[in-house]
Amino acid sequence: MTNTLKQGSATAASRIYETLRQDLLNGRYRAGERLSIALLRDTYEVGLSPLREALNRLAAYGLLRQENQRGFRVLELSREELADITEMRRQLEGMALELAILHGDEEWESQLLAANHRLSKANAHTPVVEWEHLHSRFHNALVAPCGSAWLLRFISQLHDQFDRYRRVAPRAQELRHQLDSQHQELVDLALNRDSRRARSLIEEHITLSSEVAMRSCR
Amino acid sequence: MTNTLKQGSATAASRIYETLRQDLLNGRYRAGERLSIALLRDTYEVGLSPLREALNRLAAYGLLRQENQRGFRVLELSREELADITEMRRQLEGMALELAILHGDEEWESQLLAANHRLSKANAHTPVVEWEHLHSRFHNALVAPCGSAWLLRFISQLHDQFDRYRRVAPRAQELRHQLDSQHQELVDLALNRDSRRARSLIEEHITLSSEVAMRSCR
DNA sequence: TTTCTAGAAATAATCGATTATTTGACCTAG
DNA sequence: CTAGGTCAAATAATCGATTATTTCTAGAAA
Repeated sequence: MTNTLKQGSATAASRIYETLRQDLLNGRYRAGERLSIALLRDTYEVGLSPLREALNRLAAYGLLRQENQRGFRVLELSREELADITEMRRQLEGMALELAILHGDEEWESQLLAANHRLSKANAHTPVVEWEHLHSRFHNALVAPCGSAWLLRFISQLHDQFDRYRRVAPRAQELRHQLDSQHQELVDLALNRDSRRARSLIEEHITLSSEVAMRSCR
Repeated sequence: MTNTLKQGSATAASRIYETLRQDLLNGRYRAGERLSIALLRDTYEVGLSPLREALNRLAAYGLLRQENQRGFRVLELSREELADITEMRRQLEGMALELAILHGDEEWESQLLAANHRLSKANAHTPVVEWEHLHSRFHNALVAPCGSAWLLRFISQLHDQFDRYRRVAPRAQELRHQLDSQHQELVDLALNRDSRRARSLIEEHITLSSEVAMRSCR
C-alpha cells in the first residue's frame, strides 16, 4: 500500500517511509537490530519528525517493532514465522487467483502476459532489486482483478514480509529455473481459466520458494 | 494489535492512538470527515508530535486515509467495502475456526466458555461500548489458538473495520437474539470439535451481522 | 565475586516555533 | 457572467531545542 505517491509532491515523511521500507526489505539492517533514531536521521539526512512518523507507519505495517520508550527494532526472522507467512500466502493468493480467473477480462490477460514477458527477460545480470520488482509486479498482475481490495492489501503485506526472508536466501540456480517455469505455467493456466490447477500450482510455487528461504533461515 | 500497552508506561503517542482508535470505531467522527490536526490537539489536549505519530499509525492500520499535504480523513463507508470486509471475515474467520478446533486445548475450552458466559450476561442495559468489547473478546477467544499470528492479526484488523459499520446500524432486537443464540451454538460445535458445522455457522453468523449493517449503509 | 545502587551518559519522546503548502476569497480580463 | 490569477488566511509539515526515560558505569556492601 504505497498510498503516498499518488499526490504530486511527496512529503519528507512519505519519502523516508518508502526509502526505509526498501532498505528493510533489502536487508540493509540486521534482523532484531535496534534502529537508533539519531543515527537514522544522520544517515538519511532528514528531520526527526518526518523520520519518527515514517517509523510509526512501518511499525503499524509490521516491518518494525515499536517498544514504548525504547524506540524501534527490526523484526526477527524465524522458521515459525516464515511457515506462518508461507501458509497465509498459500491460502490468500490461492483464493485471490481463483477469483481473478473468474473476474479477469482481456485487459488482465494482456497485463499478465506483459508482466510475465518482462520478468522472463530478466537474466543473471539483472540486479536483485530489479528482479524482485518485476517478480512482485508479476504476482500482483496475477491476482489484481480478484475484486477484493482487502485481499490484495493483505497479500502485498505478506509479500513484503516474505521478501525479507527471500533476501537472506542464496540464489539457487536450479530452483530458480523451476520457479521461473512455474510463472509461465501459471500464465497458461490463467489464460485457460483453469482455476483448480492454477490454484494448486500457485500453492506449490509459494511452498517451493519458501523452502529455498527456509534452508538459510537460522 | 494493541501492541503498545504491554510495557508499563504508555507514551503519549500510544495513549492518543488508542483513544483515537476507539473514537473512530465508535463513530465519533463522520465518515469522510477531515480531521483537523490543530482541533484534535485541542480536543485531546496532547502535543502535535505524539498526535501526528498516532495519526500516521492509524492511517497505516487502515482506519484513516492520509493525503500528502492535506492531512488525514476518516474513511468513507460503502456497501462495496462492507461486502468486501464481510467476505474476507467469512473466509479468514472460517479458516481460523477450523484451525482453532484442531489445535485448541482444554484451556481454550475454558476461556471460550468464560467469554461466552460474560457476553451472554450482557443485556439491554449494557452500554454498547461494553457489549462490543465482550463480543470482540468472544470472537477472539474462538479463534485464538488457530496457530497463525498473521491470520489473527488480519482478523482483528477486519473486525475493527467491521465495527465502524456495525456502529451505524440500529440495534435490531429480533436479529440480536438470533445472533446471540449463534454464539451459544458456536461454543457447542467448537467443544464437540465439529469443525465443518462450526465453519458453516460462523460464516452464516458473519453474513447475518453484515446484513444488519448493510440495511442502514447509505 | 556478586549484587545493588547512585549518578552520568545516551537516547527516545515531546514541545513550541517556524516553514511550506493548500484553500478560498476577491479581482480582473475575456 | 466565467475563467483564470493573485494574495491572504488556514492548516499541514517540519525543525531545533527541551524534557523524560532508559542504559551504562563505577563504586560500595554483602
